[in-house]
Amino acid sequence: MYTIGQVSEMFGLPISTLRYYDKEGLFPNIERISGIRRFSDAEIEAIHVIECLKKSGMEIKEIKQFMQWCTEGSSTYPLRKELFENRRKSVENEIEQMQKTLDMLRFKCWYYEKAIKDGSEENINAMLPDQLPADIQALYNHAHE
Amino acid sequence: MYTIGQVSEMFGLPISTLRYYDKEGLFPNIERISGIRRFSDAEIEAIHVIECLKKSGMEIKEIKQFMQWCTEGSSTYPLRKELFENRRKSVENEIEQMQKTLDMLRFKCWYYEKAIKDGSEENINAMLPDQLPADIQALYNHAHE
DNA sequence: ACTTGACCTAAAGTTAGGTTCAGGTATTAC
DNA sequence: GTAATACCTGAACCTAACTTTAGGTCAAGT
Repeated sequence: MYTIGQVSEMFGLPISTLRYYDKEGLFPNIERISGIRRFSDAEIEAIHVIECLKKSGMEIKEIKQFMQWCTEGSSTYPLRKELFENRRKSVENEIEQMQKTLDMLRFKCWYYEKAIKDGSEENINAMLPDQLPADIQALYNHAHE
Repeated sequence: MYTIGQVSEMFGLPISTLRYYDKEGLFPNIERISGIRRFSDAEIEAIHVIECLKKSGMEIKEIKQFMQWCTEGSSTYPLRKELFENRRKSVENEIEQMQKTLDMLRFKCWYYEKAIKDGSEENINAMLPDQLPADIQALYNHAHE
């Protein structure tokens, strides 16, 4: 069992954020002793899940819905499973998008390295859009798809 | 040369967003004919870069700074190169974080699949935190690092 | 002439996800 | 007994990145 201050330390989250999450209904079963929140292992795991779902792009309201399902027993297992499967697909997709972004950044790193060597962008721009060295062309194409 | 409406179509960005970018200084050299914006190839490539830098987590103000450097000639090549190298590192890092998120999601997919089969979470919770099947344990550990 | 459609501006409004503030309680340390 | 700490609340505030609104220009078609 932990106080809000201890949990704040554990996760590096401000106390105000934890209280905000509670206010938004993300800890529906949290225990209180004379008004003071006691975070149990269930809430600790909930915070891991909250962080995960947030990074996956979910909004607080939707996360609240999930936490609600968790209090409703085994009948909501299929709903919860579906939620995680959708999130998984969404994150897999997002990682693919990030790879495109990364290829654009790698292309631009090459671009400016060469521009510095050449003293100008002229040579490079003469190679655009399809006369770049093969490996760089692949980055450029991927980024501009 | 394109009108704002054509560019909006090309990128799937609202016209209001393009005007907002212009107001924020993201197209420092855009041509206007009797008040109407003409987007040249330079602005088209700028939008590709803006999208990329936004996805990399940069703020509009910082992107404006970069666009400013682009108008200042070859003396700013090193600054621009450094910016892209920092962005590349940052995105590489972010992708690693996303892999952790993904492993949590994969773990939870397994969790609910098994909970549905078993009819309850009891069996699973008895395996936590370190008696899970090896492949699942790896996901769990990665996600809870 | 007049209506339609695509463009323009400045300024106000919106949203999510917090953060800060003002004022209060409860426990422990001296 | 009083002072420091750690907790509490509701309400106001904040920020980035847009979006909407209200009012206006201008060219082409009928």
